[in-house]
Amino acid sequence: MPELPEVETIARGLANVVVGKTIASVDIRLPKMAIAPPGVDFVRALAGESITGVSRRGKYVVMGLASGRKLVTSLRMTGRLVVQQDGEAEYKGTHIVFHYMDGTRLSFADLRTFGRMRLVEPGEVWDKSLGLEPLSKGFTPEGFIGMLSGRTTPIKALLLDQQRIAGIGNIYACEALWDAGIKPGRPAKALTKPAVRRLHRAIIEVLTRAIKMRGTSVDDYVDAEGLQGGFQNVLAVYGKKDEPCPRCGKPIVRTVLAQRGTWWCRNCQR
DNA sequence: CCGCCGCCCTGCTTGC
DNA sequence: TGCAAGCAGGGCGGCG
Repeated sequence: MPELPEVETIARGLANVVVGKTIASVDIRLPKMAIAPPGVDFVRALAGESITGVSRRGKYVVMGLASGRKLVTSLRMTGRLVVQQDGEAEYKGTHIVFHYMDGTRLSFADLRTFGRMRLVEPGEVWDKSLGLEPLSKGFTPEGFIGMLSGRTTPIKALLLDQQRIAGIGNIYACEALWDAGIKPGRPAKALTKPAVRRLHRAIIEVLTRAIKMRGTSVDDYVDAEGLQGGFQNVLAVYGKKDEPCPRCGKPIVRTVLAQRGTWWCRNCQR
């Protein structure tokens, strides 16, 4: 499931390949996956557009277009955004295809069909419900302490809340909490200031390391070239039920928290 | 404002 | 061995 490091890797890969290309045509096989503003036709609006840049916000891939519009993609769990040559085999569950003038194509495939592509008008604010970027200067230890203060919600649930911090999903929430030695179910307000500082550092460290390793491929994730990431090889706890904790050797447990599988070490996360 | 819950969906796992 | 139920989960809307 693409989280911040995976989406960042996809966006960087796309930036290298599709910037400057012009869309010849768009093929939509599953209409619900393509959303346009009222009165705008997705296919007609995009034909003839060229890509001016690709970036990331939270878990969204943002493609800038020459008209000033943006194409914002949410990959959810099983979405893939891959550049292919014409003639190359399609991925199963390919629902939207952008054909470029040069014969390459960008495919949006998603087995579970939870993903969405949204066309955004120039100047339209589409991300007002998204919180801080954890790798930006705005994410400070002091701000994080303030974000947690007085909150009874489990710290892991807070990490997953995109309205507070944007981009952390289940994998990196589990890994950052392990790294900081904090129990996932601990109420946010019950963390000591040193613990909040450790968690702040762990979030930045884990996300940065995962980007360097081009993301985590535990099930469907591939980058813009269709290649797997490498962080699945260095995970400490995610998906590691009954395996020894890399820090203390005690078995990793799996519990359910905020309706999500949660892997952690009962011995060294407190 | 806050927190919780159900829904969307398909493929894999589990259990009889 | 075969089949169906159960489970997985990010974002969003509804509800209290």
